[in-house]
Amino acid sequence: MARTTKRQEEAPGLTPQRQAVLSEIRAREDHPTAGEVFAGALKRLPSISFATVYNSLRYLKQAGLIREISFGDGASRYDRETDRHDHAICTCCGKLVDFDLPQTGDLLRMAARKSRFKPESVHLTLRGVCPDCREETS
Amino acid sequence: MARTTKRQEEAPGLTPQRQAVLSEIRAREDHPTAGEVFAGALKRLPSISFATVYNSLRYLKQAGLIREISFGDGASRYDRETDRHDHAICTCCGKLVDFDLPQTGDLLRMAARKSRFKPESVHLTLRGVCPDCREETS
DNA sequence: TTCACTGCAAAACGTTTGCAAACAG
DNA sequence: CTGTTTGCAAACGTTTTGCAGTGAA
Repeated sequence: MARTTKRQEEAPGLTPQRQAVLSEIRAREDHPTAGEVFAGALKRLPSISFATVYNSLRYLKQAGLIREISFGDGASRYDRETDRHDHAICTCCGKLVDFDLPQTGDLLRMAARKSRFKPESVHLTLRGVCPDCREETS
Repeated sequence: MARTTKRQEEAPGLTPQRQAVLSEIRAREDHPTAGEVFAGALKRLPSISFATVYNSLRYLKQAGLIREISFGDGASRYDRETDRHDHAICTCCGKLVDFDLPQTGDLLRMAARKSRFKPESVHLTLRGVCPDCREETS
């Protein structure tokens, strides 16, 4: 296992493997699947295994360092942005981009009233055509 | 138009198997997984197979008769309600309920402006605690 | 006949788990 | 030492697919 001579852990349990997974996700602007994270993490830590990537993703997720999103296309995706935000999905090319809608407090309250749930969070998903695809088909 | 002797098909391609799947979904108030739909369809048509249920679900979905939803807990769920609506998920028991938020036209426009997508639809997901769970822990 | 659909089993995915070995404290 | 994490492979649950057989037009 890697030498931990220095103080390379910013949080308890943040092992080199988990670090590699986290770095990979933070280095990307997109929302990679677990497989893509694995491919990237391999370059950072050639000895890392697939199972460890999955374990790390689970750890990082529950530690609040990354976020998991799944929009029903098979594999889950991972998001470096952990603050509340919304997603837009291109129905043409599948691209997934972040955006943030203001006034979500109002939304939360309205949704809670309609559903009678005690609200915790709201998430909005927009389906549409991204600028790139719109340009192509214009 | 001539009276058809056996008018058992309301749409072209709506075979008994697909009918059974559709009936099962329409008979339920919840949002069953494919496995649950299969279990229910079996009672209606004991000879139906798992693969046919999946094929039927795909067919019905693209025919616009049902809707598929997936909120990242493993299996997809199927919704008899095809009109635009939103979902609330209980973080305690996993229950999934429908509700409809008004003024989604405004939301759509705002989300489109923020994301620069050509909008098609918006969907809102609320996470929180359902009335039943709230009562239990009160 | 032609064509679409079924049913079965097997494959294909994405993900998790059992376990022994390696490590950290 | 004890508890945690790794890596591997095998298992798992969900979904799709290949293909022969069936049934309707």
